[in-house]
Amino acid sequence: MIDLKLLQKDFESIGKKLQRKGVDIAVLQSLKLKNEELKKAKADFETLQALQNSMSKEFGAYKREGKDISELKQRVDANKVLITQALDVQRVKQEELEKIAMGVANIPDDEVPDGKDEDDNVEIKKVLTPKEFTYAPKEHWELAQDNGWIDFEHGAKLSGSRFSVSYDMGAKLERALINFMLNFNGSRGFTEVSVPHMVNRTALEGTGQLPKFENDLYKIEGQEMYMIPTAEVPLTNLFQDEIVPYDLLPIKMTGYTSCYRKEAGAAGRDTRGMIRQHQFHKVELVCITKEEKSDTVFNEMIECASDILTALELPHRLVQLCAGDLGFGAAKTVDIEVWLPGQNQYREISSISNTRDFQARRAKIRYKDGKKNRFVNTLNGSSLAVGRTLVAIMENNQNEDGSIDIPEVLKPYLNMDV
RNA sequence: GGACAAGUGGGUGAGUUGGCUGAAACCACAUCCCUGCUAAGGAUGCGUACGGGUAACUGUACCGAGAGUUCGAAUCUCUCCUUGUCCA
Repeated sequence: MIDLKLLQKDFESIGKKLQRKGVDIAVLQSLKLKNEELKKAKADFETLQALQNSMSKEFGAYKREGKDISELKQRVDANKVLITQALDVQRVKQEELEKIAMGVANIPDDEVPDGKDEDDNVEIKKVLTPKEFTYAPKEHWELAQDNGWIDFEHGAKLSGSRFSVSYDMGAKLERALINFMLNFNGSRGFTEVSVPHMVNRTALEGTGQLPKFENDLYKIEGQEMYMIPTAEVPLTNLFQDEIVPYDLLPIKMTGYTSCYRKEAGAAGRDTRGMIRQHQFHKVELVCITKEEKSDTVFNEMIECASDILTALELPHRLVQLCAGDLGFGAAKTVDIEVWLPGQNQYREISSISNTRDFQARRAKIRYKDGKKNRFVNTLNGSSLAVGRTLVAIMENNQNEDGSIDIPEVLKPYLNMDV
């Protein structure tokens, strides 16, 4: 959530920054106004309540001394009516404010380039050179089906479009990749955590998926429970409403979960293959840190994800997202895009974001800095999306006869000779 | 699924004939003092959020969550959640 004090103080500059992300300045103005109204309403209520409290104290004293309380009771009753009204006003203002505030995106960092959409993103660097093919490389769905690894028809039969079934080496590779990634992350100091795949509403509000993106989530019928769209949600909310011990920071976690997304806004995109599925495996990184350390941690995460791709010998590039392409909660994001020769383009395989204190503010995650409690910075990123990694392996490691070479680093995980 | 019990500050844990308890005590922690020898003694401070004030300080709210009774609730009532024990 946006810092309302900051908004109050630096309205001009915050407004400018958020406009880069496409936030309407009128929304911010109404937010500021509501905030002022709420403060006034609170002050009114508290004054009345203070009076009530002191009269109640008197009441006790009167009774002890055996004095007559009828006159006092009249005053108290009269005041009570006013309090009820004031409380109602305050409650309404509070709700109105929250409704607006929860829908305002995070402020982008100054270093984030201007831009409207993904076309304005800036390439930072390329890692590894794509290999030249002497024939037209196939797309992954063809390779997957030819090798009997992945079956889209039976995925559709069981669950509909955007689902698939993996067999044999396809299934084993998924498992190998998950293990490899978790171990790799572990070697970089990330603690492995296994979390629930269903979470409550509060958790999703904490990380910013709700209330704005309800349509993207699978909800459990009749319950305030949702399937997680990413492990970021449970991993980050582990610390919701807690004051994290100073010595524990930075907390670096990695976890594997399936992710469940409706992909509501992506109708017609990537309808073939396993680039965009309703359910997919992902190994995630989440870090909780002090603000001063958050850029360092951010770079460690990027490096970690990139190094996994390098270890798998997959060409990729790092891309800095422009302001307009940033996610709702992100102050800064670097995407990692892997080369897909079948598609002849780089495609996102990881997205690493620093949300600064945006999520921490919503989820109330703090640490004690001397006497003061301060909000932590939270960061998240994939390392990596497993399905897309498998796609990249298939497309990059394909041979002319349609066979696919297994990356050396995965062989131990598949009981293969190295 | 049924029965009973419990849910308090960083931790342990008082407080349940409603007011003097935002909360004893102990531990942990911080600062200071004493002393000097492997371990110990003393003092003070020490929950969170929001608001007012340059500040000292001060107002409001919070004792699992929500609602109710009352002038006033951690303490009474109801609902829910969680945990523990026992039964099926």
